[in-house]
Amino acid sequence: MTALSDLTLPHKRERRKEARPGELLEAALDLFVEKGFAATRVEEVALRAGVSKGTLFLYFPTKDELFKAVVRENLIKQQNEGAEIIARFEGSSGELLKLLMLEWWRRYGATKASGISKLIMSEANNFPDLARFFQEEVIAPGHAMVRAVLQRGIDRQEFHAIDLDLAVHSVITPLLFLIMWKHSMGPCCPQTAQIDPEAFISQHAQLLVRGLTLSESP
Amino acid sequence: MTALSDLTLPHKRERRKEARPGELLEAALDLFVEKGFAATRVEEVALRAGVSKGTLFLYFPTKDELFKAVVRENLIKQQNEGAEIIARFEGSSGELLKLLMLEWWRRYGATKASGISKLIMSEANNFPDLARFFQEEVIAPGHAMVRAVLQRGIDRQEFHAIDLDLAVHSVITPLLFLIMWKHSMGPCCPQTAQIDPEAFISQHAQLLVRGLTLSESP
DNA sequence: TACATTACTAACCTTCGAGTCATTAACCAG
DNA sequence: CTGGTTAATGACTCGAAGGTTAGTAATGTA
Repeated sequence: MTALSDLTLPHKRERRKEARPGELLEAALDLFVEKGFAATRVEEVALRAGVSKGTLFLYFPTKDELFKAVVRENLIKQQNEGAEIIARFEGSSGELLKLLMLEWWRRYGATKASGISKLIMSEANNFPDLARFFQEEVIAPGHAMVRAVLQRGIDRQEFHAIDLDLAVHSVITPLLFLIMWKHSMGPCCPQTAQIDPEAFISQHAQLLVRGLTLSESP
Repeated sequence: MTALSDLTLPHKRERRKEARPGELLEAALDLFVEKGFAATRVEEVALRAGVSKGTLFLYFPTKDELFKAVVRENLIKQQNEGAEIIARFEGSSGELLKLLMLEWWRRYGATKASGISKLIMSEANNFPDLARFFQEEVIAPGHAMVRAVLQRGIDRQEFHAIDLDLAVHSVITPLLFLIMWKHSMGPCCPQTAQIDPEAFISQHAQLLVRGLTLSESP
């Protein structure tokens, strides 16, 4: 009961070892998406999760590792769902491609988590370690998935035997642009007309598939 | 001749009031493009320009004002050239649009200065003052220019009377994506195939103009 | 109630960067 | 050569943020 102890009144010190990591990851996702990696303060993350900064470092050794955990939690899990869709699908490769692109938007692009991709594009140059991590654990597998779908189309004699790497970019870049737009210019310039993402993706996929498909009866 | 004075050997203290601002702006452009706004240290800018940090603050009151000066020096000047092209041009609006897009790439997109646009897209959320400045002094006039060209096409009965705001975005977004790509994923992921910007712009402009043009003989 | 364990905290350390200012030296006028 | 003006410097302050740690309190066990 010293004079000092009077200064630390709200001592709601709870012990919830199981729940902490998840709560910290959620707070970190929010703030990373909102402010970027460099501009997010680990103490803010901790406070939003309802703990002190010291507690955060109890669960994640560095800010970098916190970020990597956020990526693993939100992106890599979701990629596996994509792989399952591909494995189960039975229809034409064109339909599969369109389905994948739209599902990708609904499950990822339209969610908060897509801010991570914007963040990486924005800060790749300043955090080469994180960029390499993202390249290896997210981009490369993602490319491989799209590539596999295209290869499927070629193997089944639905698609032209085009250059796969170029085609992968034709699929991916408009999706990435939508994300970039949504997370940078969107919030900043409300007066500019907003794009309807699903309509745009649908039309773009249509164009792509038509360009890829072997002409049966021209 | 104290012992201390030995530590400060290269005392080439030159007085060049006229040349400093330009040299500082050039150094600032380099570093802002290379590392982003937040990650660039004003002292680095000063050293690259061959002066001390104190000298930089002699010419630019804050880091923000330094950035604004860089934008004025490199973007706004160049926009005026675009306005002159429009004023002088005598051919069809479709040709004018394609010319503008290609010239925009050659004079801006392909240069170092285009990194400023990437920087703004990346850091807009963290520096609302700079984002608003950029919106008002660069984006709005740019949109107006494109809009004017499209309006010219409509007035001369070359183009459909489409929604101008949407069409402006159809013109601008691929160009912005090229810049984003060049300054973020480009340097980071050398293994991915590089896009040929001029070929891409040329083809995209072709598609756009065909979509815009009133059909004479279908 | 007494004690051991440990999740948690708050104060602390260190580094770094924007902006300031007293001092210094280059240049010019007479 | 001399003295006044001012461009330029670099050491300084102030605050912010990543990471550390000694100590505290919540919990389980007996």
